[in-house]
Amino acid sequence: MPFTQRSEETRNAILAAARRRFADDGYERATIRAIAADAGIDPSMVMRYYGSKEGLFAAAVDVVLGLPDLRGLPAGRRGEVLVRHFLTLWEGDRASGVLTVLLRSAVTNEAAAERMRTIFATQVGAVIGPAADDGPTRAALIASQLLGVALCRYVLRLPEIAALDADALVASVAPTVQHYLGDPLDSAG
Amino acid sequence: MPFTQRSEETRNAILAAARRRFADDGYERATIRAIAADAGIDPSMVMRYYGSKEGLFAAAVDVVLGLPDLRGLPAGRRGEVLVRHFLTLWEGDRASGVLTVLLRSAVTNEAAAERMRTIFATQVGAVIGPAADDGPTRAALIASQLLGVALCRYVLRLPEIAALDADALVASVAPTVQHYLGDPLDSAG
DNA sequence: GTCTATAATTCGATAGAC
DNA sequence: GTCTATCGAATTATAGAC
Repeated sequence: MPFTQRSEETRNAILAAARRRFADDGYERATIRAIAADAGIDPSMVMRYYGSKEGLFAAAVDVVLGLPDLRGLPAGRRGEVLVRHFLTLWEGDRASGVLTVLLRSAVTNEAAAERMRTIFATQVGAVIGPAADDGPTRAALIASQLLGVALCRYVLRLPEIAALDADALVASVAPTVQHYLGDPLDSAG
Repeated sequence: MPFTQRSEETRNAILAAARRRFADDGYERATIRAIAADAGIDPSMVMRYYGSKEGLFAAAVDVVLGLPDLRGLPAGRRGEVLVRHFLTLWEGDRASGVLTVLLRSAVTNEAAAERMRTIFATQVGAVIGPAADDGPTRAALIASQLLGVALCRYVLRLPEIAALDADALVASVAPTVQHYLGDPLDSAG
């Protein structure tokens, strides 16, 4: 173990505070001073542990989506499962705020954008399995709808999207994802 | 006319430079100094004309979407028309960059987010016409897909979405919008 | 109407005591 | 391992000459 227990606690406190600040204020506005104050330690400790603001950011957004493998599921339910899992990830994100950090900063920070591209290319591309030539395109269309929902619901807080309960949102968006997976759709809404 | 011709030109040069900088760098990173340099004038002129950085930003994102009225169209083609118009707006945005500014800064700036909410609530809500109780929800779902596309294509530059030509993108996304408008879908892709 | 000069902050990062 | 003190740079915004 390269760190003492005390320093490990401090590192975690810094990371938690950093995610909140980066999520609430964005990369530029979030200051090391404010993060350190939230964590109850000195600003210089942040530099000591993470070297720079960029290093701290990279550590804060180091996350894996953990999407479910859809290949074992009935073809007709994959859209619903994928959307529900995605929404559950975001609903549970309030504690850490990692996803919000990532999306929010990917918009103004090229390094974060690259990380976002990689995550969705590998994660979403993988869960839909080896497909035809247009597999990557289908995965990207799914990403566009899911990211659009996350953007409207958790970042822009568009009232009509933010007010929907998770079940209703899943019911509304799942057919679209199912459609991008290759299926025609039958029900409106 | 409250402004001389010379000052009018300067104001326009400032606005054009501001939109580029805000779009490229985001609100926080875009500096008045850089904007003034791009416009070929002194930084103090920006303050003189727009009072503050926030005032300049408000002027830069003062835009109307100008979406088409769908009510006169055949019901089955509304999705396609709406998506194509939306994409055309964004493709033509390179000159001014207003839309990119708005989306990019709405993610980290609450004032811009409020403006974005208002624009989509009034514009998108209006073009789909007076509908049933779930009209606003449908409009918001459409917004989530359209904004998701704009996010992936013009901001995150997700390769599979950014590489598609406009026609292919319209063909892929129009069925989803048509679906949110109330229609079932028949074709995959 | 345009510019120079600068005030007043604030930030990331460093040096070093304990 | 934690903190004090501070440097150097960059920013918004202001005051005033021309």
